[in-house]
Amino acid sequence: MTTMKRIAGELGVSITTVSKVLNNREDIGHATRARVLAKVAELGYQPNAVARSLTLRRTHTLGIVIPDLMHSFFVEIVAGLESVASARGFGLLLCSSNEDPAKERDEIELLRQRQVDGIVLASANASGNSDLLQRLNALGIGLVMIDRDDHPAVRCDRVITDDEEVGRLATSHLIDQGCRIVAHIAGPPIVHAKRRADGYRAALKEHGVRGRAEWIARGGFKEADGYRAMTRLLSLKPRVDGVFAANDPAAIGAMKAIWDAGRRVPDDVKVVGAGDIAMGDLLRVPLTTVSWSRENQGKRAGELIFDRLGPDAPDKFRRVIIPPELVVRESTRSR
Amino acid sequence: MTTMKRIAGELGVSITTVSKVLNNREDIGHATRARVLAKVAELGYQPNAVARSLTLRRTHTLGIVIPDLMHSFFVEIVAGLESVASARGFGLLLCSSNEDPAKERDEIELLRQRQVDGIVLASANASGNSDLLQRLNALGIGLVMIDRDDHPAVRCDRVITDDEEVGRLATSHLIDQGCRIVAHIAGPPIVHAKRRADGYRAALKEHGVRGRAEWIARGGFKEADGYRAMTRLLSLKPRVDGVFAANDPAAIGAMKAIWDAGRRVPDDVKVVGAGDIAMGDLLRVPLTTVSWSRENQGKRAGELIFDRLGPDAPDKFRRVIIPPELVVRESTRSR
DNA sequence: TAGCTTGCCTTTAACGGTAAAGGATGCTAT
DNA sequence: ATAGCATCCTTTACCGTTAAAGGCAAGCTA
Repeated sequence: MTTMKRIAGELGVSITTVSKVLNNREDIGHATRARVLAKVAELGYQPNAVARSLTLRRTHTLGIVIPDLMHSFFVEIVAGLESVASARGFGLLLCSSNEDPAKERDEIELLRQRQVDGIVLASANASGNSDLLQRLNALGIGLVMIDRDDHPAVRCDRVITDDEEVGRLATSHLIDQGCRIVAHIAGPPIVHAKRRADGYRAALKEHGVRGRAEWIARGGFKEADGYRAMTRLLSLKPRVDGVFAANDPAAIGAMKAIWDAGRRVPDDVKVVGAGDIAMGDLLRVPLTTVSWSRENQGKRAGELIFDRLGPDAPDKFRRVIIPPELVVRESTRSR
Repeated sequence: MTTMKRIAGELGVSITTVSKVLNNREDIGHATRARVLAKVAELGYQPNAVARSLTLRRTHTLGIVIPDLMHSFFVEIVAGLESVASARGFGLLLCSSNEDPAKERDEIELLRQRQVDGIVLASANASGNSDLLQRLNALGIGLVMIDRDDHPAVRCDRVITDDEEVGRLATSHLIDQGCRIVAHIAGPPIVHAKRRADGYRAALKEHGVRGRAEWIARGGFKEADGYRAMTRLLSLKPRVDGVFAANDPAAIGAMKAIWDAGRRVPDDVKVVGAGDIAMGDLLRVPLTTVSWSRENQGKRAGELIFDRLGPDAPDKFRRVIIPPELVVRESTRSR
């Protein structure tokens, strides 16, 4: 291994001198500097980042904890974060919690022990770990939570999506396409899903379109949930001609239910999802959806952390809201 | 920050004593051990992994370099590696090279500077970086290459897929399903693709089925490549009734070409792909494909590294071959 | 010509931990 | 008594780097 010690030894200078050359300090003479640089090149010296981290108390590494690597959703966030981290010469420690709060805890501890400079938490987990998270602050470790608007006790930056706007965009679009009996397949009882339902109701109101309680079907985030909910909605009179499902898998389930009932998408019923799962446009009937850039979420999360690591760290914690946008496809085409 | 120094100070013992307790050494008295552990719990001490790495010369961290985070293929490898790494308390530094050899080089240097214990390279890049890779060995950094059978100069463990078997399985299946004019949409001129073509030819021979040069269409790995190649194949007489495309995107392109030509899958032409891209079964006609477990690839890669890090490291470098298997879906159903 | 600057390099200490060798104490065996 | 030994803890050194303070000679000032 080539260390600064070896370079210093071979040149007969002190280790500090070598260090100064490599850090571009001004108080090293022209000749010495050149000799050191030549030796550095000759031996192919590479600094030891571990030792560096120890003295500088900065590892130039970020950590990210996601619930599931198999879900493209989170991977895209990782990709966004990776790009900003890498651009700044930061490494990225990746942890997957497998939706398990206990493992999430372990992962956070691992990141903390490794002295990462910041942690991005893209967790879907219930709280429980807020004590841990709070301590990060005191340790000078930046924390950004993605899509978590709860944990109010944890003071940190956040990147969130505007779920109400998601519901509003989807519903308005259905109305614009001529739907008048617009139903909603609600998600599970979590904030995300509730806000989307709020947006649905708001849009109906704004457009002066009638809404009825029975047009909101309790569903879930899975395909089967969407199928069941839609099956119930299809039995209603007057006939539902537009559905906004709380997410894409549910919307896909809804479409299947519609077909199984012998009806057509979009001719008889128009369908909008949310979340834009990968390949959503390879479906039998490509699905209109409301989506937002997850890569951007990751990027913004990284930027928030870097702001906090820099010299002029903001004193307040910020909330970055990623605007959703409508992706129109076949499932809402009007004749 | 709570350090061993602080614990030692508050208890009036030496730092070494604390260290020994935490490392379960035998030469610490019962009473002292208890006092130390109590203080550790009281102050919520967590060891500083950076300092630990510096003395132990082990970071308990693996690095992985992949070409593209947006491709589920590589993400699954990452997931496999993450699971074994995490199970052993290892961290995982994730790097994406964006298919750029220069960036790949940078990423490898980053990992090396950070003193990772091992690197998994799931690269699609042309060589060029073999000098760098070779030096890793000397530094005691384990290296595993995934799906790279070239770089023969680089001595390291490898995890590879049996591409010839991929071609053989796909082609045999088409023949079993009754196809007699079996075409192949070849990939780009890289080893992978060539071996798959070899397997295609071998299977034809083994089954005594006729093959003709014009039934091998030069294509590529993208959907558009498959579309173009298939368009050409469709003009041949006698009519092609089965196609093995070098990978799934090309197969999807081929299916689109078939439909655009007014023909049906699988009734008129059966199609097999390779690689099993995520959501492959959500297609209009679910695609039969030959696939292998990428998660397993990642896992095996991790195991190879851990073997090498352990006390009884194998003296030879190993090649682990992941066997492919056929995933039968709609696109090759026979009446 | 003593004293001050300036330029250039070195010494020392520190980051937080581990390993190896070195005491001090009390007990056992002769 | 006393060497020998086990037990338990401390001292010292080191991992590879940076920061702060220190030293020294040459040149300049008064």
